[in-house]
Amino acid sequence: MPERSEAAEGAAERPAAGARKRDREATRARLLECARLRFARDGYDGTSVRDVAGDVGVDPALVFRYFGSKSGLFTEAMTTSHEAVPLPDGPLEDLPAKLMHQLVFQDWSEYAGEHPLIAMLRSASHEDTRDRLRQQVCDGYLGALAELAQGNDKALRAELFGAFLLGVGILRTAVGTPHLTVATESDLTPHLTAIAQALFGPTPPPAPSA
Amino acid sequence: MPERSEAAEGAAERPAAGARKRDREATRARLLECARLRFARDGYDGTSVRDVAGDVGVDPALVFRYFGSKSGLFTEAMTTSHEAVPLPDGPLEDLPAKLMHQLVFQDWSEYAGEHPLIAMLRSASHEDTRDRLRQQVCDGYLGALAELAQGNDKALRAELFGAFLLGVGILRTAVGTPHLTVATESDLTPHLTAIAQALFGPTPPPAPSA
DNA sequence: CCCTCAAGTCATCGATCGATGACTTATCTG
DNA sequence: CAGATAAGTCATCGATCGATGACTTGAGGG
Repeated sequence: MPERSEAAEGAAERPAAGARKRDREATRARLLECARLRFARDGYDGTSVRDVAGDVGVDPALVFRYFGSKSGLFTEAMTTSHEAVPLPDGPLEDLPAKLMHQLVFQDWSEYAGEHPLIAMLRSASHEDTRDRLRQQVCDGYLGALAELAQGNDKALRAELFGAFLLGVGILRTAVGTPHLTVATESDLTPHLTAIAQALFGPTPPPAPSA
Repeated sequence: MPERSEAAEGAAERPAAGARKRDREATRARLLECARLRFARDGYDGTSVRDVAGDVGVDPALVFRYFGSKSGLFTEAMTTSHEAVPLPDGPLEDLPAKLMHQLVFQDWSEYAGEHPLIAMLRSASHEDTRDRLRQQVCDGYLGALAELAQGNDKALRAELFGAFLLGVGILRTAVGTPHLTVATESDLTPHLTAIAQALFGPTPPPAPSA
């Protein structure tokens, strides 16, 4: 049983055929790219420095020269990536559908086919990952979602909707539930709309204190 | 940074003060109990056989004598446990609330404070875990939830509700979202009811084909 | 052309992990 | 009490991992 797959090549392992042979920045970038894929697919514990270096075709010691430690490689691979995952813009009421689209149908092939935040859950054993996850989820997504709601518990309702999106992603990828895995976007959209309506819509559930 | 905590004692490490000193079945049971806690809290990769044996106060070699391998210990620790997690019974319409109660408020101290299915996600790197998770989720929970719905996509809607519950559990424990973590059951119940109504209720969302 | 400096490599260390087999000791029975 | 059987221990192996420091090689400038 191959606990650690070896077939992660095919992306960033060749020197672009016209560039310099020994290019520090290019090698760094290739290491980060392969590390991103490995960490997303196999998690922090399941990825070894030798794996990443092997993908790039470089000596493992070079990773420590460039990033100090495995943890440094992980941190940099995670930070340099998420600047490229902006929140969807446009009308506020389209946010749920756009978030679902981003979660499910965007091309996350650089992250083993999953949204970076979901892929990061595979590395939850790493100390900094939970903090980074919580900060990114709260500051980024939940803040925008809370603007959809009104009332005193709008933040809680935003978190509940985030929980729904997160659960969909996990059931599709980590668990592999049958119907959700093969569902298309148009299969999910009406139910998503209904849930968004139930949480943020004009007919909130009877609050127990009003 | 203690990647591996050592303070997991306090539960099953003493021989009950009146029983036999060398009791195979009792030692086996204590090993399984401590293994359950370790695997739930630290995941499969983050738990070593030496850890579990140390919790019980026994030599690591004994684990292999009893369970053959670390994977065998994991499998048995997971199977012997879930027979004790029955589906809630009673009227069908109370199922969502009861599932939420089981997920959030039941005492799962033997599983690091989380529902076993959520704790098992920490060991998703182990090969058999995903299969066992999918099977247990589908055969157990989703089947019962699907009876709540009507229409051709009732199974999909059941999975969506399961995704919601799963996401709530993960946000509460693994991510640690602020409002959801401190929410009480009565805080969550109205929103849960609203979502269950949106997915299973008498006013289904406008199906795109009818 | 060759010298230099940086990019990249090699050899290796120390720790940890799963696993094995020979050994020791406690408990039960006659 | 003595012997047998099973519960538990000890010593150790081979593999892997993160990490370090000395070494080699390639590219660019004088």
